[in-house]
Amino acid sequence: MLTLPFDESIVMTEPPICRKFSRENEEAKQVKKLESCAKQLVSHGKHIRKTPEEETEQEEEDEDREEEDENGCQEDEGQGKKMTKVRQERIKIRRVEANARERGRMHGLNDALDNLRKVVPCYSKTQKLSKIETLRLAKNYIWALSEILRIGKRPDLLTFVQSLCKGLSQPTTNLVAGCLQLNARSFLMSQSGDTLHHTRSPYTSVYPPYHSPELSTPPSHGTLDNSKTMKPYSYCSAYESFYESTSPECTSPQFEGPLSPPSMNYNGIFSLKQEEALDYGKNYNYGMHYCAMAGRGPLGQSSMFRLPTDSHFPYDFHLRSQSLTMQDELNAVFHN
DNA sequence: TAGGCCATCTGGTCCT
DNA sequence: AGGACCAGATGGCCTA
Repeated sequence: MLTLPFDESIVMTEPPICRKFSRENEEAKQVKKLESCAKQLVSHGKHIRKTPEEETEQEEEDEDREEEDENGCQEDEGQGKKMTKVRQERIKIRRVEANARERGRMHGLNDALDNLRKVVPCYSKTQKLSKIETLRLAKNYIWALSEILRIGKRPDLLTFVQSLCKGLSQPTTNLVAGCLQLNARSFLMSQSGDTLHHTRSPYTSVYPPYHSPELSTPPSHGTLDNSKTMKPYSYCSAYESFYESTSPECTSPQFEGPLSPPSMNYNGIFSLKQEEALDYGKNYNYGMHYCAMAGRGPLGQSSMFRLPTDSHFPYDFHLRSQSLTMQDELNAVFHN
C-alpha cells in the first residue's frame, strides 16, 4: 500500500529522544533509583551472601528447592517462614525488574509513536498529538495515500484533508488544519519570497516526499531536523499563494511555540469532522473559505477559523468574481 | 472542578 | 523460569 521506502532500522537506531520535561527527568531519576534498588536487591539476594545468617538462608533456600522438587507442595511447612521471606524478596526483585522492563517497553512504544508523529502531516515538537489521535491520523493518512495509489489520481484538496481528519477529535482537526496552513506558510517563506511562482508544484509540499524529486529520500528519522524536513507538508500552499501578495498583515507564526488550536466553528468553514464527503462542487467553496480565512485572520492562526458561517468574508466578492479563474489555476496546480 | 491524557505499577497470560 | 505483552487501576498534570 504505502510504497514509501521505510527503513525501520533508521528509526530504531536513532538516539533516544531527548526528554525535555522535568517530569521526564524525574522519571529518569526514578528509573535509575529503582534500577539501582533492583540491582541491590539482586546482588543481595543472589550474590552477596557472606554473613553466616545469609549463608544459612541460602542453604535453606536450596534445601527448600530440593524439597519442592521432591514434595511439590510442602513449601509452607516446616521452615516456611524464612523461605517465604527469601521468596518474597525474590518476588520483589522480579517485580522491580519487571517494572523497569515495562517502563522501557512503554518508552520504546512512545518513541515509536514520536516517530510516527514525525511522519504524519502534522508535527510539532512542542504540541504533540495525543497517542490515539496520532494513530487515527496515521491511519487516515495511510488510507488517503492508498486511495491515491489505487485511483492513480491526485484528489481534490478538501477531499484529501477530509480523509486526513476523518474521525479525529475537533481539537485535533483544528490542529491539523492549522498545522497544514502554518507549514504552508513556512514553505512559502522558504521559497525566497517568491510565493507566486513556485519552482515546484505545491503538491510536493503536500504529498509524501517521493512525489518530489528534491525530497526523493525518505524523511531522515535520525536527525534532529525532522521538524524542518517535515514542515513542508501542506495542502494549502496553492490557495495561500493567491492571497500572499494581498495580505501583508497576515504573517502566520512559525509552528514552533505552543500552538493553541484555532477555535473552529463546527458548522463553519473547515467543518470536516464526521461529515459526509463533500461533493466536488462544494469543495471549491469550502476550500476558498478556509484558505482565504486562514490567510486573512486578523489575529493570525488563533482567529483563522472563528468567523461564523453567516459572516461576510471581506473578500467574498473578490473570490466569487474570480472563482472560475482561480479554480482553473488551482486545478492546474494541484492536478498538474 | 471535571475530564482528558499520560506514566507507572501490577497481576495475568502466553511464549521461548 | 523468565521475558514480552496486555489490560486494569491509580495518581499526577493540564486545560476548559
